[in-house]
Amino acid sequence: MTAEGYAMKKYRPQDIEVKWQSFWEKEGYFKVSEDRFKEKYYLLEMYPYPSGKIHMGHVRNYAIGDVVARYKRMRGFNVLHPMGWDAFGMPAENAAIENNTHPAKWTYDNIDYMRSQLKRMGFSYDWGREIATCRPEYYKWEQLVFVRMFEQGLAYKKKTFVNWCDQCQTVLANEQVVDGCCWRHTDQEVVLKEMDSWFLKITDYVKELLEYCDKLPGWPERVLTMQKNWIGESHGAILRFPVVDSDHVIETFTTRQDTIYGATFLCFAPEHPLVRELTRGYPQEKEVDEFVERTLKVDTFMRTADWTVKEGVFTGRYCLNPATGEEIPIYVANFVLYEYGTGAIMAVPTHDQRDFDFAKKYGLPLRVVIKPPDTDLPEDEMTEAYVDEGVLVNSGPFDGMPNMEALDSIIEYLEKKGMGYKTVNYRLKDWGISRQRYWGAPIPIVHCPECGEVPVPEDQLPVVLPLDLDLKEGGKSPLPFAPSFYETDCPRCGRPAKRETDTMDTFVESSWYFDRFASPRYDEGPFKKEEVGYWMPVDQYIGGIEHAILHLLYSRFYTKVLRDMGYLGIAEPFTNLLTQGMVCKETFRCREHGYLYPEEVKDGRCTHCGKEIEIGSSVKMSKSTRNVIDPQDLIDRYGADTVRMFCLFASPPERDLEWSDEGVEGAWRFINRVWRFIEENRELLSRMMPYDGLQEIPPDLRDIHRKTHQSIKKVTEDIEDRFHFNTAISAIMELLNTVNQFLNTNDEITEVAWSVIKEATEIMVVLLHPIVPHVTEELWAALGHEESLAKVPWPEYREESLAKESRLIVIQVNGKLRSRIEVPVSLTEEEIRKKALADERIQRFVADKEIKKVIVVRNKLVNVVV
RNA sequence: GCCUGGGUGGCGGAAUUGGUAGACGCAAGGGACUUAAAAUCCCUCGGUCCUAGUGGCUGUGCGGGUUCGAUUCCCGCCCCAGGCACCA
Repeated sequence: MTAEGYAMKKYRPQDIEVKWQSFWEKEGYFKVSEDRFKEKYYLLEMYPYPSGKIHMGHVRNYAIGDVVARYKRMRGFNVLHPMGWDAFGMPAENAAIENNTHPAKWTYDNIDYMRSQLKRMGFSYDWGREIATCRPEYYKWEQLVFVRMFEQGLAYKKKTFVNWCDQCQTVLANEQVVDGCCWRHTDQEVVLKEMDSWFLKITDYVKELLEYCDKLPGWPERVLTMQKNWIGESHGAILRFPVVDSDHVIETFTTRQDTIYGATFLCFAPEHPLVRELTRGYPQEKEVDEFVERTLKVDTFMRTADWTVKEGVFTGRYCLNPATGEEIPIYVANFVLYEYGTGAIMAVPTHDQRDFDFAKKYGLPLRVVIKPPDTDLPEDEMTEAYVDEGVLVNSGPFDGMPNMEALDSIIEYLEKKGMGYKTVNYRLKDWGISRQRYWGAPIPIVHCPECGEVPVPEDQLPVVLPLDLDLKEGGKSPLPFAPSFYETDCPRCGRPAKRETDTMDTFVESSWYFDRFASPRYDEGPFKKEEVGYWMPVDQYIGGIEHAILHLLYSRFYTKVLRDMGYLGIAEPFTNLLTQGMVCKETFRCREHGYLYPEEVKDGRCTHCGKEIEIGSSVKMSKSTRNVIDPQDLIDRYGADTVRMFCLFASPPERDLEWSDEGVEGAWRFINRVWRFIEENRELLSRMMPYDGLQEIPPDLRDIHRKTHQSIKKVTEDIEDRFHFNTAISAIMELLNTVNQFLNTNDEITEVAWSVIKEATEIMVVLLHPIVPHVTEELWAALGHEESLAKVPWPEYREESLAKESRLIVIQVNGKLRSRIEVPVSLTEEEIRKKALADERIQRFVADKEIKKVIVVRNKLVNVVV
């Protein structure tokens, strides 16, 4: 019992959080629709894969997003803040095998549980727009878009060498291969396999994708750099090498056409179709076949790793160097990539290190064609290739020309002779979307023996993924074994035909889900034009840096395709992008039991064997290193507000977040401090009117008032300009400290003082609301308000309230801090200079020395140079 | 090897435009309250030296430079993290 005679309420998050969550939901606060009279703001966080339960990475990502969503609402924006599920994918199949359940059941159960967890966190989503990509109502439209793309030639099938994982029994995109192994099974070496696959022609859009990298000022520079490098534009030329005793001409791509006179041999990639043709009937045929077969067994990564020995074999054939007319030998080499350029290279051993290594190994001739500026370069003394600039030699009409200038001249010369042309090459490859998996969206194509590949007509979509099938042995897809699925009639000729049994890469679903959120229930097309036109593009997208390339590049591509089909009126999906860092924690390791979960460690010892544990460095939280914290435990113990506050306070979003048990405790304590402060003074505070800044008040109260308005300014700018919630929270902590200090140091608190404190208190609660929405709603009510805090507008600071009549000036001598003086802000520079020089402590330092210079920075500092 | 970030107390971090280095929080130490503990509150808290002060020196990975003044800009180097991998 306090002096006022009522029981002080203790902060019990479990009681208040669920209460406010159901209040918001009941009132429909976060439901939105198009409103021409309000400015829209589309805030999106990357939707999760429903893996079972939410993890700290989700919590951090969504806490950041929720602050922005709630803040923008308080600022009067019409905020679209949706949530959904990236619901197709392999883990569902793996779990199905392990737990003897169906991927669909596993997925939907997980969605239900994770939705309840997200709701328990108090995130302000418009749940009425929830989507799950595994529902036919969603993938129906994806199939429709695929059909359109097929009709326009943007989706096509081709035979390719693909990365094959024996464990997944599926194809992996090149990007999904990590260290030569499957990115999901890091101990499974990926093998090359020839297979029919569906591709989307992202290369048709390569120029625009690259160009627009410079038109996305709201994206982090590093993400754009990574995308540019991934696209990999390079300017060069195609050069033609006619084969001796043959009609064939080999095309090679090079960026170094200036070195053409030094090309002394040519290399094919092992996959190149001409290899077989040119060697047929030649003595080298068998040896070449063996080499190709052997090399292709090794996957691309291993084959081309820099520590792999460069190997090759002579084909027995020769071609003509288009510049010199000389006959040069043709080789097949392991380091040449079929996927890049034309799959064949001209080799200039004197000016390319790889070619040099290869030439040395097989005793091939060297010819220097670029002379270094100050020295001669005899071929027989070279120990490495000369890759720098110089002047051309041994280059016919181009002798004496600086090599960089010759780039254009040489290609013009060869072009006239019909031996080549200038071109731009890209590293980006078409997007392979075929998956030999069950749990994905079926590719809507029918294979007819008469008509070939026929798209499923629009009125027959969706091709529903049958749920009454079970995975085959080893996790293989049941679709190719299910006549009920694949047996059909050709939509064109009506004869018996077979459905495509491949399903789509889940990156396809995530390439347009943000559009679908704008009209999630529309059933006459992928989206309703007015709705998607109102909401798109996403104003702020927030997600992990790990998606910097694939997901974001595919989404950009897909947006441009949908634009060209007339569905969208925009060129880019995400105006602003925030990439947040990872959540990290130290690892615990027992000599006997390996990595341990935090709960398996007690007093620095393993709970299984009592051995002392080793504490490893802090790395990304993951199941494999077991350094994970379950957010659910924290919610149960501290409540959602504390978890949110910790995630936001511990570090700025773009940096990695260092996990700390004590840090959570600190967030909990701060919320309790705010709670206690208001509870203890509730009686007085609730009946007091907040100070409005107009009437004259004593200086110590003016300090509190000023601090209040400084806090508004600081918190607003930190959220608005840079998402630095950690410093925003610090500012609010300082405000509370200021008020507490005042109460602790003054015995008698006047009415006016209480009204100034009331203002500070209300501002504190309002500023904290986007960060810790539940406790602030409760406190807002405790302060006597009847309307929900979620409906209160964001406060504006008063410029006049920030004004100070005096200012602290620091005085330096030779750049070293020596004294501080408080001066009225009205003082001129000259007056400040005089005051500074007159300062007693400064006098001591400059006493017998000559003053050379005095620098005055108004309202900041004086530096006396002696 | 290349590209991109980063390196600040015992720890997470702050210093936003070249102007008081270490805000705010955590941990630690001391004290108050308590029968006791928890909770809470108060004080100290980069290093070092002394005459103990509104003290001196030193200090933002290392070495230089520019500047009256550098965590911030420039050059060279070291270390850490992430991405890429013979790209012709």
